[in-house]
Amino acid sequence: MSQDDLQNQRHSLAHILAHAVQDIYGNVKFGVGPVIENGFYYDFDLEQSISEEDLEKIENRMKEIIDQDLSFEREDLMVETALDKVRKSGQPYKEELISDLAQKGSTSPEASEIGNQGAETVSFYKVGEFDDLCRGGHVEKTKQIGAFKLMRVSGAYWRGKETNPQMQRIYGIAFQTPKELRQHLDMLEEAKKRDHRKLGKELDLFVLSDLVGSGMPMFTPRGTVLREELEKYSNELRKEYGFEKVWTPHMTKKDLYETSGHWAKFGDELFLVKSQETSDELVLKPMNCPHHTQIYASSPRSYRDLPIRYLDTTTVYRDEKTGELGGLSRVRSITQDDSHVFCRSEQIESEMDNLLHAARDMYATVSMKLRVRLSYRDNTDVYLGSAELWQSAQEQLKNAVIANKLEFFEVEGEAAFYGPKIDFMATDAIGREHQLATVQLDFVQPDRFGLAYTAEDGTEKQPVMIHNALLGSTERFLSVYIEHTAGKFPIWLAPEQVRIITVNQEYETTEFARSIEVKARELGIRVQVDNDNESVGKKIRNAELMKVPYTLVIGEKEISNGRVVPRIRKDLVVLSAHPELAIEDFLKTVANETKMRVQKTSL
RNA sequence: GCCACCUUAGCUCAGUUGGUUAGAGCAUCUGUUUUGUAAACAGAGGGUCGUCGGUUCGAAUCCGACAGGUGGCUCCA
Repeated sequence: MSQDDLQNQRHSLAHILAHAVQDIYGNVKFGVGPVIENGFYYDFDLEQSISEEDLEKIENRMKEIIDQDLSFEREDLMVETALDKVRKSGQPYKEELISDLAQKGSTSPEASEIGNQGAETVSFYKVGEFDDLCRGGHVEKTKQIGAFKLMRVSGAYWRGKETNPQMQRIYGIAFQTPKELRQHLDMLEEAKKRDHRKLGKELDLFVLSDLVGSGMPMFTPRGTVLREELEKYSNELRKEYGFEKVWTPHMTKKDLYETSGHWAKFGDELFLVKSQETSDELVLKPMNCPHHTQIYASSPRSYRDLPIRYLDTTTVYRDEKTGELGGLSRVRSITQDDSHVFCRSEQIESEMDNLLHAARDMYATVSMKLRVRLSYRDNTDVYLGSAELWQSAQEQLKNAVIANKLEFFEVEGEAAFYGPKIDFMATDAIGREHQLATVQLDFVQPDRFGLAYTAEDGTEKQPVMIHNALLGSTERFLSVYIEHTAGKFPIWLAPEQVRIITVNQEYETTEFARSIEVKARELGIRVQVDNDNESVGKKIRNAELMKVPYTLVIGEKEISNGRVVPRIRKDLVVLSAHPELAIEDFLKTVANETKMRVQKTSL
């Protein structure tokens, strides 16, 4: 069976779903029912609300329809006839769709969204007693349909517009065989097990409090280690290329964003702060670039000074809609590993090369596969900056990507209005792709802030700005990374790298364990002693549950010969035999593995 | 913000059709035990069942509002 067959099956299932809903609820107004990744959905407008409990009933009705092995019959109607038909059957949404399809050269954005305008006929598909406007691509007989399952219901605005009525959307997934369906469900199950919110609690990484508010996670000591190690690495990668750390305050007058243009664009996402002492109206910063322009602008710059590279890992605040908040992936306090380069336009390529190199290193170290999307301008006139500048910048981006041997694809019309960009797509351990790092060129802010440098010939020229974040946001990166690793962090990131377990609570044992702890701390190793009055088995289990990379059990034997056989978390192991080694050597190895940011143990 | 669902001990969850003092495991604390690579034994403490209001002789259970959470609200016949 081909990919088309699967598409047709999914399409047919949407149709049958509509049929089943009609049968069960009567009086339904139908919206659209497209095929989506892994399945399909259909939007309905009906009196009573459908809840997830009703899905089984609907699913059973769908199975009954399929078991009748009905045929899909196509009927082409002239637009006028079709309009008449849907009016009679009381289907206002279908009527709207047909009108849009028929409209010629319409300037309404909605009509052009639909695409093939100016149609003279439209098609209907009939299965059993149920007849629906449909572009087609159906199976011939319902029994050709494979495995499916209705997943959930949700609200969805008619044509995605908040001002339109809200409809009820039913989602389903569909595959050729029950086995593939099973596999997909297993994948979802696995994703649930790895859910960063669940692991964040189990591994004691971050917490939320109703008193602090939603979308504002706090990090425990363990979680803070993760954040700081990642941020430190992200900064190190760029310091190699001459980036310097700067610091900017978290509040600013809103004038800064009026000048940058962000006020007009993001006004309702900004948190306002009122001064009780003065009449100042301040905002919490939602991004750092405007601040950085002011550091750049603080003194006259020569072409010899460029590129100037600023690094600023800091938290910004955005007022997201409450319904869009969740875990660490959507928050209101967002920490960015932000950087900005101010350079001459001919320096773009070498700067890009540095940043791509840094990104490649970063994602190799966290073992995620990377590919990039190059987003260019198209021929419309919404873009600011000269066409020559765009042309040259886009070429330089591409050259740098090719030089770095990155897998890439190009998309026209996806650029921001202020410049072309590169988005990095990282694939996690269960095959999901996430957009994390970005590099964006910016021709607009240098202009708005009147940034300049003196060129060789003594004239004033405008620098180009390059925005870059390697992690993207620390919170979002962590949400992805926790799920990617399922909480089994590599040695260099593990909040607790070594756990020392005592066999008993006798003085000698405790003192010996403490002495190892002290030595480990001196080497910068994150270590904990478990001296609880519990069985060794229990203490081993606790260390395993916290996914600690190395566990040492300390008893008489270790005290007498000063050697250990470390217990190593299974995913870190390459060799099957583990040698006994001197405690000093073990600690040195761990310190070195941390420094080298290795993925596996050498023990 | 909108739609659906959820909220019982620190955590994970039971709790029949509304019916007396709301349960379990883990965790915590106290004893006993001094333990050798994934859970020793015993006992104790811990909940105004998310909050507020309503219905009822009686509410964890039914209704409403609010708060917090989960899945969606981008996929265009």
